[in-house]
Amino acid sequence: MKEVLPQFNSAVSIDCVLFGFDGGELKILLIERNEEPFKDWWALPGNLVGENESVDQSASRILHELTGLSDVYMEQYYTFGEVDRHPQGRVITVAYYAMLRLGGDKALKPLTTYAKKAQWINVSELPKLGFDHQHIFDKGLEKIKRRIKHLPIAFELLPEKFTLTQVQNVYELILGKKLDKRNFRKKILSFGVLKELDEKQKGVSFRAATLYKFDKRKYAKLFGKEISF
Amino acid sequence: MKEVLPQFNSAVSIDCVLFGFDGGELKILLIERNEEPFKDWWALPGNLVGENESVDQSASRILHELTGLSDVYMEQYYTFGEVDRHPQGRVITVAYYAMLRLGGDKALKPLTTYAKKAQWINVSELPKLGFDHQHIFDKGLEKIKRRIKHLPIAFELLPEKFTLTQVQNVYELILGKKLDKRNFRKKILSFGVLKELDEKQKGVSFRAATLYKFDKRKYAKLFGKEISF
DNA sequence: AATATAGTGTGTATTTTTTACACTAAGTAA
DNA sequence: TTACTTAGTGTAAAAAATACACACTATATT
Repeated sequence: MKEVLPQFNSAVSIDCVLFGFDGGELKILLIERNEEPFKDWWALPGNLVGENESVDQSASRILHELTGLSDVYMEQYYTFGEVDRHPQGRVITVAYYAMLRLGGDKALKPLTTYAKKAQWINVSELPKLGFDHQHIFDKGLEKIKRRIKHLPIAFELLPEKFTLTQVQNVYELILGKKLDKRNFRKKILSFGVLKELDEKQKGVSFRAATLYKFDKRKYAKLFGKEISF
Repeated sequence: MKEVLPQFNSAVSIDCVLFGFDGGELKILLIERNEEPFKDWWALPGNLVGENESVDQSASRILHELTGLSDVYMEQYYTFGEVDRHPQGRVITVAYYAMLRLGGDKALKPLTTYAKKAQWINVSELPKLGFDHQHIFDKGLEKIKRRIKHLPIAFELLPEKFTLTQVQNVYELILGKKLDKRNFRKKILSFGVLKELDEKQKGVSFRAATLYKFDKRKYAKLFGKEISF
């Protein structure tokens, strides 16, 4: 590493708001801390930025360490730089969010070396969080609300094959309001990025819905034009 | 200041993209550096975050030092954290933008202690910039393009009293395209945040246009509903 | 005084998008 | 066979976006 400028020393960290969806509720990943400060409190997963990694790389590394996942759509959304946000010193934190499908093929394997445990917790039942993490979470939720209206990030939360009702559920959970079924379907299909499969839902005790796939190639072409919900 | 965490030291800086408008072209404030690295190069104004100031406070302080202005709508938009972005060490920079009316009442007085000079330069004629500042600028311009479609930040660039044509000019400059005069007026007036004054433009050698004012109180009420251009 | 000039200010018809709204079809379970 | 539960579908009305052209007015010029 190159010389550090002498004028100022501080730590930079990453905090991650990992949204997950298992078909039911919207959840986020929290850890229960095992060290002071905020020992035994719940907090967002995060860590210090390493000397030889960019903040983006650092975010990916931390996500990987916590979940075993790579190649996840992850996005920086704000940097929190209040002087007193960390009781042990000046720590400026760069916040990222990511969206993950839960309970799918590969189960998440959090390596909880810096925490007692890591757990997916319903967004509607958040415990009290350490540091300024409630604030960081709030901003993250705000961000994805705005984002989901314009970008198809909802599909990151869904399994590879999904029903239109599931897509609508995700939108309703994130936006926090009911949407009209017919209008929703009309609109989401009109973007032409969903591919209808020749396959139906299985294991349900009622009429099985048609499955769809998100077509990344078509979406890439459409990029530039913004989606709007 | 509290103890710095021992694990990691780095510097955090602020870089500002200050957009200015004087009725003609869209400009940004650049400094000509007087020190290595990038001595004699143009760069964005910026500085290190102080030990006892938040990043937001730091951004305001730097803006004030450079322009003499306070109470400017300034917004953090991205944090650039590539390992090699500063040749002298690890410096992570938090980027802010602000929008300023130029040539108005109080002239800008840049204190150029850390630069040979500071100068407003047309966005269409940018010189080569030091560090990764071209990249930071590009992202900033992208950001305000998206932002101006939903929030009335354009009025920050205009004098207190302005004509509708001036508003349209700002939109056209930032969005980089021509807009239809009748449709633009219809739309911008429909938000109900402009107040028509009993006053006309002066000193022009043609028909004088009606002056308008931006009504912050009405805008505050409207907040929540998003504007869209 | 007449004329040229340059920007101001205005309306309508068409298309597109958004919204509101309710029933039948299909499959499962008893 | 019936009851139950979710899937799946269309249309009309309202609102918003777009395309488009000319007369008005104040000044400057001759």
